[in-house]
Amino acid sequence: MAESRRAKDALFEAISVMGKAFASPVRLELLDLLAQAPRTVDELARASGQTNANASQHLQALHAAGLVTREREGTRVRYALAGDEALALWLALREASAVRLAEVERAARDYLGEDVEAVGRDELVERLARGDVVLVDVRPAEEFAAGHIEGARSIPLEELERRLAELPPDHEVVAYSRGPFCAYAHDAVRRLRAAGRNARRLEDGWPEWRLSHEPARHHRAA
Amino acid sequence: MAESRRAKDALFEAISVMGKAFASPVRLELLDLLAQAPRTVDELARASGQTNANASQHLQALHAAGLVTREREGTRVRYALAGDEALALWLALREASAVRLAEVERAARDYLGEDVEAVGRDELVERLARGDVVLVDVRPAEEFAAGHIEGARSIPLEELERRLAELPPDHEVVAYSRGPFCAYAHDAVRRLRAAGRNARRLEDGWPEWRLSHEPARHHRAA
DNA sequence: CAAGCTATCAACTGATCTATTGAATAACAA
DNA sequence: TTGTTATTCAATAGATCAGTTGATAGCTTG
Repeated sequence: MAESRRAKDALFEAISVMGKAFASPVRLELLDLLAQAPRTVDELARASGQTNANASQHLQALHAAGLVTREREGTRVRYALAGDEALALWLALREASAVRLAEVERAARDYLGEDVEAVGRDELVERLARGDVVLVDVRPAEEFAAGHIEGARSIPLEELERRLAELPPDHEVVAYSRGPFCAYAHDAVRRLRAAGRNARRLEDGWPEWRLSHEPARHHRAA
Repeated sequence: MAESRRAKDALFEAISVMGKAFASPVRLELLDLLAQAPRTVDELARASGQTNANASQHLQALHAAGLVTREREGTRVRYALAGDEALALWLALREASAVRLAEVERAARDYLGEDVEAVGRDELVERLARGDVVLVDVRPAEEFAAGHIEGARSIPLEELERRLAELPPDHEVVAYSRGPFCAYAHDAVRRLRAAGRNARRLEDGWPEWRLSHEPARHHRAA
């Protein structure tokens, strides 16, 4: 009986190793970045505003927790999410926290600014089939290269105004980015509307799309 | 830009409040117990081998993280999982850790003892429809009362040998319990086989079954 | 209201976690 | 080889967390 208690404790102890990985906001941001595309330590540190040493340490913690894989590429090291379980877990945590914690909702609104109208996945699929809309991926080009929704064209946010002419004026534009909490898509829609276009954002982003088995193309990062 | 960084930090900070809840083995065990049925602080403390004060503190942490609800019942307080998101999250963490962390797999084998043959959900549904098997819920009676697979009969593990006569000898017996890491079902199958019965365990338990929308009945705990 | 039980609070100790700093290592190129 | 860059290591100080203990508050019952 005491034996059984010890074995059970060991089991929960082992599971908590992965649980601890989700206890730091810095690690969550790293996971969120990796959900888009594999990246090197340096890129991750820059994108998350951390020192290289600190990012490296957190990445090692994520690695020990089995959530990321590590691959040497010459002088640099590229980290990537470890399988769909890791992605699913991060998305589930984000979703649950948005539903159950008012503070998350508030912080999200604060970060995203005024809400813009969204399109559901099903509606998008249907209208894409009809050739009714233009789908635009407004993430950085490398993330598009690492994987994107089939039929989307890549126009990174900072090139949006410059490349407006590429978008047929008689079609509605649907913009998507990293996920429901990514400011890029919101921003893109606001700017498209300011330019007189009819635009909405996809309700969530590339990782959610990929995970729900929608048709998608996979490339290696450039 | 600095403004945006601050807002983004606040967002990840808020999400990490929920993430921190998964960082302690004690809290994970409490979540696992609550996945079966709502319980009072005292029951949870006893079942997890913690002092009341410590269990109470961890439950408050889970409450602050939005993972459990709290309800006063006279002199006691009953905690319950907060919605399916909390359950889904715990199951996803357990699943991911079992897949990605060798140590979890090892600890699980150690706790469960020799592996016993399992039946998948689909096969069980099919054979239940044919009336081909007897489905037995070997969890404590209160957990059965709080919810169980439709068509199952409740025979708590410690009454198993005493009530063997209730099981038709010409049918295969399928036992299920709290989940894939619960020793009850394993133990039950081993004991049934020792008694000369043809028995297997369901590959996972009641919470997984309920979450995957299989037919189920819901009662309040006794 | 007094007794008895359940749950929570408050304070404290030891342990663990985080971010920073500066040094060390690994791969590569000249 | 030497220099260069990316990553990791080691040491540290401050912050946060975990579990214990003893006291307190809330509800129910006599």
